[in-house]
Amino acid sequence: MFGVVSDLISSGVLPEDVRGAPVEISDTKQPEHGDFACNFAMVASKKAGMNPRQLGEALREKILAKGDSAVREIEVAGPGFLNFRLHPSWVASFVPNVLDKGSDLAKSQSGSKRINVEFVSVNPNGPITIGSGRGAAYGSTLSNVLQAAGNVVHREYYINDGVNSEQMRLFAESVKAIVEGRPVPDNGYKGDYVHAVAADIKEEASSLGLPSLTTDWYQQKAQDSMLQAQESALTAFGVAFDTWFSEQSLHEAGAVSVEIDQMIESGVADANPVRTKLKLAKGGVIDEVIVESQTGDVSEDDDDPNASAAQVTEGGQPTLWLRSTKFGDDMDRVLRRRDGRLTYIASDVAYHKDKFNRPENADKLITILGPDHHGYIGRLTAVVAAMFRAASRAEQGAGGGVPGAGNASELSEVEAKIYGSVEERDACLAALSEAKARLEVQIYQLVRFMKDGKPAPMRKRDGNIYALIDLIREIGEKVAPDGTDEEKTTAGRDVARFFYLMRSHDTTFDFDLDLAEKQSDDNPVFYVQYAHARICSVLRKAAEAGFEVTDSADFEKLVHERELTLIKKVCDLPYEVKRCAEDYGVHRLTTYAIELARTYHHFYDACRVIQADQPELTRARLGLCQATRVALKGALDLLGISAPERM
RNA sequence: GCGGCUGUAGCUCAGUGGAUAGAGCGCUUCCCUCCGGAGGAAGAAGUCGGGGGUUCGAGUCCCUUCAGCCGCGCCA
Repeated sequence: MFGVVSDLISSGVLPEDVRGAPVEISDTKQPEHGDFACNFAMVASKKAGMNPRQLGEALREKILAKGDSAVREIEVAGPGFLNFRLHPSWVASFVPNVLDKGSDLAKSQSGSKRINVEFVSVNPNGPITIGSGRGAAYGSTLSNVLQAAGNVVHREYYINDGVNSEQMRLFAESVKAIVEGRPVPDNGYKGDYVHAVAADIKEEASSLGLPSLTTDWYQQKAQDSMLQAQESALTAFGVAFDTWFSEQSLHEAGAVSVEIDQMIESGVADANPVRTKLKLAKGGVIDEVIVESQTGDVSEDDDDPNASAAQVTEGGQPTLWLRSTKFGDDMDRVLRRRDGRLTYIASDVAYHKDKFNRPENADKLITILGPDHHGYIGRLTAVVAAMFRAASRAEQGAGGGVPGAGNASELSEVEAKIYGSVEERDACLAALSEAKARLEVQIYQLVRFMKDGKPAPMRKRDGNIYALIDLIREIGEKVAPDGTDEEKTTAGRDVARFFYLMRSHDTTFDFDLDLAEKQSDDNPVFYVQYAHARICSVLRKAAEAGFEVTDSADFEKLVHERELTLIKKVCDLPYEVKRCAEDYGVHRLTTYAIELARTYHHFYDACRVIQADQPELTRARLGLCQATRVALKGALDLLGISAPERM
């Protein structure tokens, strides 16, 4: 196509202008539009100074004159589409290619980055919930897809085990109370799983002597126990991590205090008793800069007098602020509280530095967070930007900014309040743009679980949490009632993953438990898996009849419309994967799997595979069956769903 | 107030700026001498929330408006 356009330009039929017009070849929706369509004539008609159909005619003749073996026919249709019809033999020649590639079919070399994908990362004070299940399914599949697209992928789980965390403290105290036979504190953790954790460590506690054990000891033990439960639930769900990274290890290694010193030194953090807040108008435009004084009573307009009283009485040292408003955040954030304890943001700075600076040296970080964290994007980006800013300051010495940033524009009134100087502004904005380029935060949206047509509660009144492992077990029990425990887990995992991945991660959706628990054709998971099992059955049957699958059959025998449609669908897999890797929309793989299964069923219905009196046709169709199996299994593998040979 | 998500067939939802907007469920019919019927074929069903704009062309991109769900701590 490019060649043809280029020829026409050289020969003076088309003006030079046309060279810039994009050439797009797309799949057609309707068979009468041929196999592929090209819209070039319409896109370029203005520049060419010809009407689209005229231009299309010219292109058509030129292409046909080239005598490409793939093209059988071209017609100019509609407003100016070029509809290409391909030779069936050319289409059929892809079958042996697919057979050669085998399990590599889904792979491509479109990406070449080193990517760190962090996902799930829930606190070690509770089980993986069905809400986090979406992040687990999404993160693991996205990782698979990015890897298939040619990237080196590192899967990571961040353990929020900072000893200063209030939540972890409370969790430890709750467990301690249970072990000691006392009632748990009013605001403590009360679910069954807390008792399970207590039971898990009780023996060791008793042997060490209860009175000697501190809350610290309980925190460590309770957390270990919980982590183990989380890991086993994730394993059952088909999710594995390369690294389980401990927040506390950063504190112990002194990395956090190093970062804090560096931030103070470079001026992105300080203890001035003010807090900058930005009032934003539509579109993120800064409307007003508010600098609040933080001296004396922290009284703001707080409705809760106890809370502010507590803050005042605990006051020991001035609050340390991260001036995150310099990096696009809408308010400054606390790094170190009045009582001296560090916030999670402090460790996040050190954590992100670590991710970038490890030997494996990630080019890009992807962090997958739940819907309750979307306000965290700005904060996290600011944290990384501050980290870059502090690091560049440290390297270049004091005054190191970005020399020759080229932006000599003066400070606006708003900028003056935030940055104070042109140099500071430019350096901070440069750091921010680097942070945006290298950190990508993906938020998945809320899942609502529907049972009997009504929303199922995520958290029960007795303090129990609807855990992912329970979801897997419940579905497995319904869908594989006669299976072994392992079969039930696999079935539950397959169904749950498929359902989580059916919709874009970026959109809220209802998880239909009633449908998920149906062991019938209504359930899309089984529809897809059944297609795979059916192919395997045909292949078994063929083997019994003495047929072998080879890549040297006479594939030109494949001329039926449904055979050709199936071949094209099979060949789509690597392109689907590539697209998913580009826009992270991995839900398309479930749609693809359903469509591929359907296309196979169509073929199966119209084209009998095993026919003793037509051995050549049989061998060709067996090859196509095997190719379909390769694509189906390829898609299911990426989704983390099993491809059963029998059902 | 600010931000995120959503609005497409009776229901649940697909949909790469392309031609007559597609599936599944449900509804009305039909196909088992059969390699697995957990399958297939046909039909009815739509002002793509409303209004502007961008362009050869908009469900898709931009603006605006209406409706719904969710989130905005010195918790993580």
